[in-house]
Parts: sequence; C-alpha cells; structure tokens
Amino acid sequence: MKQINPMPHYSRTICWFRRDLRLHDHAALYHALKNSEAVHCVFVFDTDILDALPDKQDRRVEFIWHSLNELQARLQQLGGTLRVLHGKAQVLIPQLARELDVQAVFCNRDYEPEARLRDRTVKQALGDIAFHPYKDQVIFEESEILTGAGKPYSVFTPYKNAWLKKLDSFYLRAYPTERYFSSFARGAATVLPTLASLGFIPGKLDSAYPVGESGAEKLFDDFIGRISQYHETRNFPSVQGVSCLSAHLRFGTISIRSVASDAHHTEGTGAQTWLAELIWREFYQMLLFHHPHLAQGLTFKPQFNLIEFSDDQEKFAAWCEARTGYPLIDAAMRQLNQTGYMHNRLRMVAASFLVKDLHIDWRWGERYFAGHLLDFDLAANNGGWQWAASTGCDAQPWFRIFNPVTQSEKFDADGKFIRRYLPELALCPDKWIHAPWLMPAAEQKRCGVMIGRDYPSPVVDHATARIRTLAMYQAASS
DNA sequence: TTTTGAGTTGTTCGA
DNA sequence: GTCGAACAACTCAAA
Repeated sequence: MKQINPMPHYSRTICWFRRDLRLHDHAALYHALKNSEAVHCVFVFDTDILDALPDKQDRRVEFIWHSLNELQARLQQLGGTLRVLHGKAQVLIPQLARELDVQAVFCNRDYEPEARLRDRTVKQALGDIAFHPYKDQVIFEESEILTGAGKPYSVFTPYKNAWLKKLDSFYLRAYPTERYFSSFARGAATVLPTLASLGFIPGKLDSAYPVGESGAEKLFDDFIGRISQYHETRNFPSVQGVSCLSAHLRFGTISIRSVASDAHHTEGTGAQTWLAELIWREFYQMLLFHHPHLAQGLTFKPQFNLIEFSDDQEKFAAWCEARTGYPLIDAAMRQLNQTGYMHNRLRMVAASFLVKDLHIDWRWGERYFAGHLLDFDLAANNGGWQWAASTGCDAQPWFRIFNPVTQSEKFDADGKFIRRYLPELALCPDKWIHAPWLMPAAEQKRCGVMIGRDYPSPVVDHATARIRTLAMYQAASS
C-alpha cells in the first residue's frame, strides 16, 4: 500500500495555469487555495510553444489572451492578481518560484508528450520546492480504465462501457474553489502583455465568439437547451446541433466534470450521445499517452506506414484553399479558414477526401488542421485523421470511402451550408448544388454560374480516385 | 486456453 | 426508389 503523505500547509504557493483558464471547479487551484496562506496565480505565454506557430495571426493565442483578460479581471475583484509572463515556461516557473519564495507549485496535468517533458524539467528545476500536479482535464486518466487483463484499451466501445461502468458521483464532484477565495495572494494589479508585445497580430478571432469562463458558460447554457436533440442534429452543419464547446474544453475555460455531470444526469439519447463524444476525447488522450509514437507520424496499424501517398502540391493547395470543385469540401475548408472551426461531420468528409480522393498523406492534412483549428488538440486531431485514413486503432475498414456528393446530399440536402460559405454558388439550383459540374451549359448560363470560371471544375473524378484508393490499401494490407 | 461476438460516423451493386 | 449483401479479414476483449 502506497503511503500518502498529508499535504502540509504552505505560507506561499504558485498556481500555474496552463490549459485550465478558469476559477471554478479547478483541481489545482482548489488544492493550492485550501493548503496555502497566499496563492500566486501565474500564466506563461510559453515561447517553446508560440515560436513553433507558423502564423503570427493565431486565433488560439487570441482566445487565450481574451480568456486571461477575463480571468485577471475576476481575480482582481477577488483581491488576487494574475501574473502573465512571456518566455520559456520551464525556466520562468522555477525562477518565479524562487523569487516569490514559495514552498510549492500547483498545476493540472497535461498529458501531451511535450508537456510531460516540460513538467518533468520544471519539477527537477524546482528542487526542494514541491510540485503538485493534479488530474483535472479528464474524468479518467490513461491508466484508470483498463481491460480485464490490466492493459489499455485499443477499441472504443469496450473502453466506453468500462468508462461508464466506473463513472459515479465521486469522479464528477466539483472542486469548490470559491470556498477558499480568501487565500489569493494580494498584490498590485498587473498588466497583461499585449498581443503585439507577444509577437502576434490580433483580429483573426471572431469578436462575437464567446471566450473565457463566462463565454463557456453561455455556450453550455445554450447547448443544454437543445442537448436532447443532439443525436439527431449533430450531423447537419447548417443546423446549430453541436455544443461548440470544443475550444473551451481545450483551454479549460469550462470544467469537464461539470459538463460530464450534467450530461450524465440528463435522460435521453441526446445527452448520452454527447457524453460518448466526451469519452472519445479521453479515449484519444489515453491512446496517445500509451502510444506516444502516434505523435511522430507513425500509424497505429503498422502495415499502413507503407502506403505511398501522392506529393501533389497543386492538389493539396486546392484542398487547403477550398477550390477542389466539390462544394461541400470547399465550403468545409472555407469554414475552417475563415473561422478556425469545422463541423465534425465535415472534418470526416474533408479528411476522407484528402486521403482517399486526392491520395495525399493524412499527415499533411493533420498538420493543416493543427495550424488552423481553434480547438486543436493533438490527441483528438491525430486520432481523427488516422480514423479517416483507416490507419488508426479500431479503424473503419479501409474500403469505406466517403462519397463527397452523397455526403453532401445527405447532410446538407438543401445546400444551405454550402451557400453560406460559397456565395458564388448562391444562384446554383438545388438540383446541381452538390455536383455543379454536371449542370448543363445552358443551365450554367441561365443561373450565372459557369463551371471553370465562377467555380472550379472538380480536381479529381471520385469514382476513378476511389478505385485507386482501394488498390493502394489492398496492396498495403496484403 | 479457447471460443465467441463484435467493431462510430459508408458506398456500391444488383435484384 | 428500396433493400440486402458485399466489400476482408483480423484483432480485441471478455466469457
């Protein structure tokens, strides 16, 4: 039996915020406040992360900045302050800990390979200063849900069943940080560094997008009102069917316990379907933890490492720039490029198209999504792409290939979503909206949409591409 | 140890 | 237009 040392009471500590930008139901903050006289709140704009971003206009940095702004304002109302630093976190945190002469640093665990490395370095550099990481961003960590043989799952359904079986109110209880709000260290108000001083240019994030803890709450309240229809509406991108909470779950502006708890206690297929999506989130995190090589570009199924993809830059550019000639694909890519978000159904369709119609390496698509998604999460993005490429664990059979026209007819029947992002097709009749290249010349002239002039001709023929994909995968799997 | 049932999201073809 | 079968075979997880 492992001996558990009781937590000492500290005079001064740091609560280091990372992807948990909220004040309520926050594991590390709760333990820090409860066990300290004075808690200093800190966030670091980590240059190890920021310097790797390809674009100096980045919605994620803006989202974080706005959320910190709110966090700081709320903290100041409570008599505390938020220090926001800019530099190498693994250097700055130990430095600040010495400067403030704290006895401990509290934070919530981050399970990504790079983050784990960083935290090990910080712990070591802290020396005698205690380092207390907590479970906060998942209900169950990587080794809390195991098979009967004590091994990690690699199939979703049995994992989900085991997850649900283990779930009880103990794992969903909130950490009542507000009980100890008097323990924030007093200090002069600090000034948030501007985005410009961080080397970023603001303006890309939609100003109407709700950010911060308040934004998350607003979105969740709205979603709870329609969660009972989630299972029916979630596949239709023109309908407000999904929760839109992905970015908030990514940055921790909302607690996973609070949303999972509400979903768990709500009757009906809608809420249960949504809860399953939250379980997917943990499944992929668990998978990446146990198979860190997935982040190095290796496939879960080794035989598919051998597939030779095309390196057609022109076709890849057409996909990225939303000019494939397939309206649903192009509308999806414009949604991503313009808003930093893409509807889940469309992520599958667009990913399948890149891999199985254009025969381009799924890693290229993974990287593109990684650069553009506001809700980008390494584990989920990699899992999703490998699923779409049929190289992942528990993958769909490789001969399942999405037909971009059929998907369009099914999930955007009236072309409402397509027209929202492709105004050049606004006058294209419903009959042709999913495959406008089939429109007779006279009809093109009549509605003023000339294929090849106003909207591109398709970059590939789906039927031909499909046959080639089948051959590629057949060759790799035999 | 062996056996058994099952595996997120699909498409096409032919009757 | 609708329906069922075929598309492959394998590995996981539990009994």
